[in-house]
Amino acid sequence: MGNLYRFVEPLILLELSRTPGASGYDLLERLTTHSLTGTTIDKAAVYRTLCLLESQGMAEVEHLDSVRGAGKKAYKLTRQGREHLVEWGAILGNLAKGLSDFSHDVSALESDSSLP
Amino acid sequence: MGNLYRFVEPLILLELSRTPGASGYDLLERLTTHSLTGTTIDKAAVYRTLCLLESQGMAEVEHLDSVRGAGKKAYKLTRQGREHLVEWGAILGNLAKGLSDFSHDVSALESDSSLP
DNA sequence: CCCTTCTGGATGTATCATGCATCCAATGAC
DNA sequence: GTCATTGGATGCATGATACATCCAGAAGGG
Repeated sequence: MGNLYRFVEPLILLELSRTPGASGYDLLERLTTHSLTGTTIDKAAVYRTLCLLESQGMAEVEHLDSVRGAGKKAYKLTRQGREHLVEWGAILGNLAKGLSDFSHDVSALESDSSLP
Repeated sequence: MGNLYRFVEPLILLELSRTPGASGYDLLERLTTHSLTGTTIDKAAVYRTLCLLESQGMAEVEHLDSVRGAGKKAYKLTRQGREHLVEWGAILGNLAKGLSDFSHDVSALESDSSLP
């Protein structure tokens, strides 16, 4: 049951929308607490998602000569990225409704007779 | 965005809990409308999930000599299966809450300034 | 009897998202 | 020079799914 979809893309889009100019590293820190599924989000997933978003025109990158470490990248959402986030908002809103119903249905069964 | 988790296992557990003795074919019919993600559920996913549930002791099978067609199978949840369904109920209830918050956060951004 | 269609069910293979481990580059501390 | 730290990327395996295909038995038409 630990195999749920982790919603990495929508979470990143939201975080980028809130803090434009964030790097992968920055996002990683913020998303530890943010995960929808109660688990943490993998380093690799974050970096790969950022690359993907860029290649799809959802995000733009700027190379920063950081004080420390290698070439840090600052990401910003494009208009397309913001639109995509809004789509995600709608989709996940619907999913939330469905899951909530599901959960209530299960609870109803429990309080019935059937369960231990 | 069509790549969400489809929640096949929990949906099947719930349906089996409601209609004990259902077959894969029966479930397929019911789950077309039931899907949480708005898409339909694949034949293959249903049959494979049923096999899995059986192999894990979540469901028991009885072979039926159906009037028509090949060996139909009637599935029933075991106690363990019912317990597993309850776990899913809790997990998906939490996820629903998180997704709902996410969706509201996105709506809040929209009504702000940032969006088109 | 042969052919088609329908009820069920199962399998093959590709893809996507992820987990875990590992690796690379630059930099400042020592 | 050596080493830990900041950032980032890659290799490989796995789980869940989509899509197509296949198999077996039963009815029905011809």
